[in-house]
Amino acid sequence: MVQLVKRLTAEDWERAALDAIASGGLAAVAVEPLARRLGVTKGSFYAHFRDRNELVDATLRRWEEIHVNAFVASMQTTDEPLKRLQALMAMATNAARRGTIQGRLLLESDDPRVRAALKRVTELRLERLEAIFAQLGHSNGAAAHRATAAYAIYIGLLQLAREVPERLVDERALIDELLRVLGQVHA
Amino acid sequence: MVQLVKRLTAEDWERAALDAIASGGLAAVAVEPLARRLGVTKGSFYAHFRDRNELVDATLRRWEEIHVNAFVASMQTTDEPLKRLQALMAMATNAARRGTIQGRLLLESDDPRVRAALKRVTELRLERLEAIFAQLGHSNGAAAHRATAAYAIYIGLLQLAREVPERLVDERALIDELLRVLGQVHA
DNA sequence: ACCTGAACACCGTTCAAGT
DNA sequence: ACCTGAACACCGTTCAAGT
Repeated sequence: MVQLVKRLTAEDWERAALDAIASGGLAAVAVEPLARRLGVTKGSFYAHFRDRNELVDATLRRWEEIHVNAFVASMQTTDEPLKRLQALMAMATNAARRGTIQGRLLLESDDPRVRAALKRVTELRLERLEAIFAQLGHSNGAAAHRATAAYAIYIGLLQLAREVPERLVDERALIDELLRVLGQVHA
Repeated sequence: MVQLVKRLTAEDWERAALDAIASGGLAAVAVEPLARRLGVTKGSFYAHFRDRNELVDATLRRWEEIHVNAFVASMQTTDEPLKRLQALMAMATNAARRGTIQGRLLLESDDPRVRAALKRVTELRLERLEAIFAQLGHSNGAAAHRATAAYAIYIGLLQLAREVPERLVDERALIDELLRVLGQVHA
């Protein structure tokens, strides 16, 4: 017989929470509204999670998995270091425009749970960037500096694309120039 | 006669709200907790403001005034362009560490009211930065790019100082190198 | 195991009534 | 003008009871 009364799983709640973050940030991960959206009463939520905090944790872990995988994949499309940097920078402004979960989470990073998830993602990216700059001929110390600089630019562009989008119309030229400057073997 | 029953003004509420933002972000601007802190009942709040939103607006306007003034003052301590850049970058990491209101607001910039206040502050800073790069001998277009780049780095460092503070132990060397690179007359 | 429905605490907002 | 105290709506959490 077909089961007309659909029963939910923890994963259903996490998926709904991810949607909520994308459109309304962490604050939108609210038990009662999610319950309404899922067609159940809020009481049933506590059959899956101890409290709202546990849902937030589980949802962030889910995002982290998805996100790290996507990043690694996009890096593997080319071996040329400069093209890899270009792809990374392009991701920044696109992410801001599309209003992705990552963009949201950056803005929620005063939350220790969010910061922990972002930190792991950031460290992975910094390692990759360092490798790229080493490939470009930089010494160890210089590669670390350039990697940090490049990632700071990435984060900053994400922010500026929201704040002053007009400034970034010339974005491609801006990024090209930055990469030329950062890519130079210097001392 | 001494007035033992202190009556509050709108400004008292705004000051308390600024303190709340510094320690707990926008979410901490909550009528009932503020009322408790001020020693009145929450009902009296509505004698000063129409609603919580109006308090947030007034508080952000107050911050903007204070903040723009501080920035302009710090820029006027020296005429040397490179030293001005250095001062700006040092502000970024210090701001993150001290947990200033600005650091908080950057993280709340998905709120349209916050974005409007930040946008005005950002535009003023970008203008100043452009002037500095022009002074360093860059053409108009290049100066605009470098200004945007420098400000992106500023914002990015603010974020990274929270996320991966260990990476910024070598901060002075990092900033110096960045400024050397960005300051170069190039093409 | 998952769900409902009622309960209570907390904060935003309103309002009648006090000074 | 500013304040109190009670009321109501909304969301987090608990719990007894249902399937």
